[in-house]
Amino acid sequence: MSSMHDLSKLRKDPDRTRAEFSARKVTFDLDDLLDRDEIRRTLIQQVDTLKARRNEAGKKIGEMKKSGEDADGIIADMGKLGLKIEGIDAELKDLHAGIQADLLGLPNLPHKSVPVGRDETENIVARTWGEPRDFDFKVLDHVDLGEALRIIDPGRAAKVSGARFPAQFGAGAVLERALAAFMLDLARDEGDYLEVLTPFLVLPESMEGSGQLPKFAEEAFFIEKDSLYLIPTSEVPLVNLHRGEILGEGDLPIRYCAYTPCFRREAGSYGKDTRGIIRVHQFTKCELVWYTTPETSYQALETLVTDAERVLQRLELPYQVVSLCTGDLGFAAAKTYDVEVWLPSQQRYREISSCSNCEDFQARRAEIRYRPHEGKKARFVHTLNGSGLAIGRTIVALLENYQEANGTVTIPDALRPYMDGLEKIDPLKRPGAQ
RNA sequence: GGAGGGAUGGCCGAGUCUGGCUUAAGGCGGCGGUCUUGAAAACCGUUGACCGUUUUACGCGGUCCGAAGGUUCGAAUCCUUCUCCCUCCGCCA
Repeated sequence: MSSMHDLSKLRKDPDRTRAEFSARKVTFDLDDLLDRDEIRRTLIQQVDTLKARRNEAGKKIGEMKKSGEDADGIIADMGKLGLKIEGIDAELKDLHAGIQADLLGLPNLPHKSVPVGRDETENIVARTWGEPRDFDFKVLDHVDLGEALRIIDPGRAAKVSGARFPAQFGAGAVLERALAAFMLDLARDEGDYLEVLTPFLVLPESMEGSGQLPKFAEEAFFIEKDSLYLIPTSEVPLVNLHRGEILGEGDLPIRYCAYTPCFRREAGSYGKDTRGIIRVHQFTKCELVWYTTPETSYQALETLVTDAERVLQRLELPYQVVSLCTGDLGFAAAKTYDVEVWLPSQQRYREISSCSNCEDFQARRAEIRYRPHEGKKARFVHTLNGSGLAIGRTIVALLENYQEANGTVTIPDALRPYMDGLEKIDPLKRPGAQ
């Protein structure tokens, strides 16, 4: 059984381990953990010795029985030995389960290149692209625009499903599928990603493998009757596709893209982004996932961000790329770049993609390894994921950045082939829209 | 949902009735070698994962036959529960 973290590494340099976890704002008793590991290893030595003796005796008993000798004495001895082994094994099992449970709750450690900081205010802007447009009229936000055009209808969505759900009509709905096709084509043609249709409901072990469980159970929708989770991101199925496998080095890198719905409870975000479709329980996303060797994963991360940026460049939407600081890093990530798109109504950049290198963190949990060409011992792969992009937020950005003084919205050139050549969105006539 | 069959190493597959001779046969694939101008074929050899050995080792020991329990001195093999897959029937986009 492999550990979530490499315990031998943690124990080799406890001071450094402590420092790295505290940079991530995690406090836990490392000494206690290492103590229990120490006891565990001592017990393993003891019980293995006893088992060796048992195996030896087992062979002897077989031979004695075959030759008709009386083996009752040795059998009685082995009975006692068996009980002892059973006892130590039980103790070991508890110890191991406890250690694993603790390890499962610990986040990944940050890469050396990650800026040290407490929270999102200390993230570093890596680069910006494009110029926010100058408007000579008062800009509307995506909700006012969408409602005036009658393509977005939060009220009716709430009637059907409660707060924080989307309902889009006409061009508002077409935009969704146009963007999905546009992003998937781009990923395939210019990023060499293989498109995957994944399950949208997953087993608990899949959620654990990619790091959503056990810590973030509150964030996910769970179907109790069948013990299945609704995916909060397609990263979950894409990473678990190869759970428990040993891949060939020749298979790497594996690049997958998938367009899926994502479901999030948004527990604890009451009062945040309550307007419109920026933060909803259900949204869709084109997700990009890589499996790489450890040697190439940071180069892959740069490529992955570039793949996400390309979508915004083609749509001609201004954005910036920020490197998250240690305090803002997600649970599974060793390093993350967020891509943030300009929203005129808020006069600031908002997250539209998050690209992370999880190194071997998910691979350890999901036991995904590969066999290197040189030296044949299997090693853990590195996994990376990034949105390319979140589609709801792309729609928000398009509406706001491409709005005109008369309330219509221009469709960017790159998207027109996916919308039957539509050049601009005019107000939609539909029943009940007055 | 009903009835039946199955799950063994990277893959195929024997072993399960009759527990110890399994250190899981055999084949395929992979790797190394012989032969060859080179390759193929043939032949020879080799071939997993994990844990421990707080000196990372070609050594030694342990664990692993879908999962979890149980019986036993001893379980791939016997018992119980569960999961998944296959076939047929029913239902269904």
